[in-house]
Amino acid sequence: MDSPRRTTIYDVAREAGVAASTVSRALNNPRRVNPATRDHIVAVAERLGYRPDPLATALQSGHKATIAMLVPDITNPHFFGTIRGAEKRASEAGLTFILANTEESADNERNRIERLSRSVDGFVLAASRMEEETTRELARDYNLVLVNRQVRGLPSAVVDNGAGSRQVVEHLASLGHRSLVYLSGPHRSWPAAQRWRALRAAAEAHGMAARRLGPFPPRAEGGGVAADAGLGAGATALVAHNDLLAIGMLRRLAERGVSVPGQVSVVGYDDIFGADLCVPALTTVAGPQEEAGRAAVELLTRKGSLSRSQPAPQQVVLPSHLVIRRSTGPAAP
Amino acid sequence: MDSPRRTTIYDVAREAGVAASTVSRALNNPRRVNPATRDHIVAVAERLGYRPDPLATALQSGHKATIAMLVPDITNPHFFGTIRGAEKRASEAGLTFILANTEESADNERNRIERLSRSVDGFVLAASRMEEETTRELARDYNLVLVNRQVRGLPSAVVDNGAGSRQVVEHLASLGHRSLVYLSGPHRSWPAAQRWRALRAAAEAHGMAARRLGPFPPRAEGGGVAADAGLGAGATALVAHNDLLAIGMLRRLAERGVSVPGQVSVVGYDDIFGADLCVPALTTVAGPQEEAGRAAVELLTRKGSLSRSQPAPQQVVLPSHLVIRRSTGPAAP
DNA sequence: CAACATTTGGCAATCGCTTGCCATGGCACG
DNA sequence: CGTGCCATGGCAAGCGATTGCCAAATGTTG
Repeated sequence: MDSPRRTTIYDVAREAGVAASTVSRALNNPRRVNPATRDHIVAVAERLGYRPDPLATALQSGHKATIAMLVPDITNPHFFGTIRGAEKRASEAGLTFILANTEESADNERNRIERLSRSVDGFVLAASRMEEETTRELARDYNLVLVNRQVRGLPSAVVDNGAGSRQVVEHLASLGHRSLVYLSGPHRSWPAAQRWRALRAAAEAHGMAARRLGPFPPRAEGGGVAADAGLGAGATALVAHNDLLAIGMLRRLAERGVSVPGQVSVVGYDDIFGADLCVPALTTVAGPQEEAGRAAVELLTRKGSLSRSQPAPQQVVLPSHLVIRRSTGPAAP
Repeated sequence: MDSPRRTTIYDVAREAGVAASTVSRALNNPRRVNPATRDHIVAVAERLGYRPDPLATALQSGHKATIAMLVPDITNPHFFGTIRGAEKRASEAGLTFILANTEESADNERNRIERLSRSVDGFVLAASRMEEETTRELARDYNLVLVNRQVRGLPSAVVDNGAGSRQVVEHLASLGHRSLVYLSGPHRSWPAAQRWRALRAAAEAHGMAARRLGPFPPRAEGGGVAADAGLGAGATALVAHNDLLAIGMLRRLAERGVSVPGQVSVVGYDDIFGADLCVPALTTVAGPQEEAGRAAVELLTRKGSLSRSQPAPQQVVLPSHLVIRRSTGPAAP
């Protein structure tokens, strides 16, 4: 900053009557220096209010004590939990936390990574939009951990929508629904694929018909078209790619005078803030997003320290579950 | 990161047949070097994929190209807009954006500032919880810009809830309300004070009675007590410190079978995501939060460059306005 | 008490870049 | 043709830490 001048390791050294190197050791590698001198140095450092300069440290040692998280859209409430979890864990680990918005663009993502690479120890990529191949390639040069996306060979923390999706189907089946429509998210969305896979499999197992429509923009604005499309498909149950889309659909359905859940049931994913506020309150698949954020940072830090001894990257999978609210009900006859 | 070795300014220098200093100048201070050499150097740098190391640059020049934003509670949707605005502007200005959660604690805030001070050019403090005096003190050593808080002598960007608050009163008065209760936010909250001041003044001007209750935790969980307290005070209009609190109150009122807006009207502040989803949709004071975030970063960057010539710190004030939805209606007789 | 091992602390190089100062060369001018 | 000025580029000194290597001091052992 612009303050007069911060106290450096040299100030401490002079004041303590030792060499700078000794100060450095006393602080970082305490057993390398005599307890008496160490205590003295620590005391002096304390008194002078010495704080190591992270930049200088990083420049020399390569250890930046900083990580960056890249998010496709900070605005999307879906990411809040993950961001929060990651920030928290980072802060606990004494890491500086950089947040960057990539605006849903793989190019942006890549650029940000390259731009930031010198400043951080690693990246948490939330719902990355990049191609698998590109990701893998970048992972050779940089420390990457994925959240809510899996790529073979790369560490990741994901919420498994499989369990939740199966519960969706069971729930719907038990209410007498014979068919469902999945209103899909972005074409290249990993969770979208995962969700559809699970839904279809479960539906088949329950003798239910399942169709996929879309892709739709995973925002409330996409709900209009999605609702109309879903209605057109003639299903009694509409499963939206995420809550935002579901909420948009709810609006559209209300506009069209279609009763939910009387005529049609609606399900979302993510259990975002607001999912229980809308009318009717949304039945949705919830997952421990915050936990996923934490886990990702955890993986990142762990990775750094054991890089040699641990060739197999970790893949953390966290379970999801269905939260039943008012937007689902018995199938219309 | 851990890649083999990045190309440095020396690599470029050697390859281009000039001194490192010339490369540096060619890139940062183009007019200081002959156009021909410059072009050549730039070309070589390009070819070698040279990227300056931000850490080394910062260490030497003191220019970190990084700012940090401190937020009391990342989880609170109220801040999303501000965060987004700030991040966006920072990114546009080529600044790295650090986000830190201070968990509603002034001590945390202070510590974070001190911890990060060496790594950043300045701080954006959103809804700071620190005492005026402490803040001013810190501002002597560090570059600070406040958001949604004003402290004399410090630059800030705030959403003026005055206009919105007056509109609230006018709106309620026109619906026949003769009294209102303000369910206050945290004791030391600057917006809380500001809101109450404006409400009271406007109420007086309209011959309306106004009382303040609280403080209440500015979260949905606080809504229960707040609603009960408000009801107990016997007012026909409840103005909550923010939407979260208002939503919590709505829930409690529904629980108690109190009709909104039939028996009592409810107003919030911030127009957060979800305010239009709840039942009844919330009448609330909206402000350009994203704009405030942008403005704050703007002030921060501007400040740096003109530090000498501009002694008077800027205070940006952005207007708010009332958004009328369903939670307000004619006063019960 | 000599010979050797172990601590302990200092010197100096280094990380990658910026920048003050100086040396050089070309040019215009008197 | 001599002088002075300006444009241009290089040298080298930092910025604030870490760390390999070495020297001195201390302790251990036969």
